[in-house]
Amino acid sequence: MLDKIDRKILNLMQRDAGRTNAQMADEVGLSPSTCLRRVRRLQRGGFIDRIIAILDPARAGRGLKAIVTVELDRHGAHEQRRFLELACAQTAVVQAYAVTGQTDVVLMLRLRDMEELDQLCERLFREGSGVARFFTMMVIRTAREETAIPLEV
Amino acid sequence: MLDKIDRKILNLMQRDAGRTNAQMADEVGLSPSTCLRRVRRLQRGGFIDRIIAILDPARAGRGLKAIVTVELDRHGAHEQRRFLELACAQTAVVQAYAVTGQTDVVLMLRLRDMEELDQLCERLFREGSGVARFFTMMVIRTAREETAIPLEV
DNA sequence: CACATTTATGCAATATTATTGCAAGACTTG
DNA sequence: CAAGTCTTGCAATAATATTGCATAAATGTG
Repeated sequence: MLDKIDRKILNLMQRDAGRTNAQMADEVGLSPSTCLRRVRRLQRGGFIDRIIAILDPARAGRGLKAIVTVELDRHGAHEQRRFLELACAQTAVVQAYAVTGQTDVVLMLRLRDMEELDQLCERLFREGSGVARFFTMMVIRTAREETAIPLEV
Repeated sequence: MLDKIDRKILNLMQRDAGRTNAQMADEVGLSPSTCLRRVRRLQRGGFIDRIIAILDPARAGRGLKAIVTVELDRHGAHEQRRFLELACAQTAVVQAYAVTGQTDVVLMLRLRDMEELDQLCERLFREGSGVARFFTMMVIRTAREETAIPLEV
């Protein structure tokens, strides 16, 4: 379905979709019109989901990151769904996953400061929230943070 | 530094940077030229880091996600750095964090299949890699996965 | 509060960039 | 090998981004 040039285009756009079509065409060795037609095809085909801007977290006032693992009291589907909904409703929660293993849910948080973490924990983990235990890991260093999906060229 | 309209622009662009400047101008209630000047200012000022394409993971052949927590044998800075470098060199590792808590490192993986996970574990966690324990959590359901940084309007 | 200075705004003109029709070439399939 | 399908590049056209400029708003200063 995808040939080598398609994957090249996707890889370029995953890292920088800000350049002009002419530049891209040049980099993948096609004429601008052909290159653009491929990009449109990749969009219509659903390979490219959307084009977005990535902000600088620190400048946006949310330089703090935390990862939280959550174990629920009972491990039913209903209980889990209820908790995930509550979690997703929190501004600071940017990723929320139901997972296998000892833990039921993993959350990734983007926080303004520790106070916000405190308030968030109040809301998510207070008595009666169905949470048995949770472990908060503050991110000390981000060694890698890619949105790009690895594509073999 | 940022006024209400700037934040509106950033919020729009975090979700969809594919629309035309004229459309955006309309949505934030500015003329196209003024709107564009703001966008350029936000880029030059470093608030907007870059514009990228988000691919459909399943279509890109990496529909499997996993989260791995890693405890190292010794908790020195050197040991940690060495392990993070090794981890970041792996194609499937899209996020890698040094964190506080029981765990030293958290990895987010994007996998083609379980076999790739198997091979990855071989490389990262074999004898002598300095890893004491690791816990692999397969993602069952993604309730939320935002690249957007929460900005109060 | 009045004034000067800076900054942001919209319009219109201009420059760039994206898009499409078309003919030629490449590839597939029977 | 021939008919059909798809892809390509070029050139024309359409759409979009960018800039000069005059005006308006905001901000600072005495």
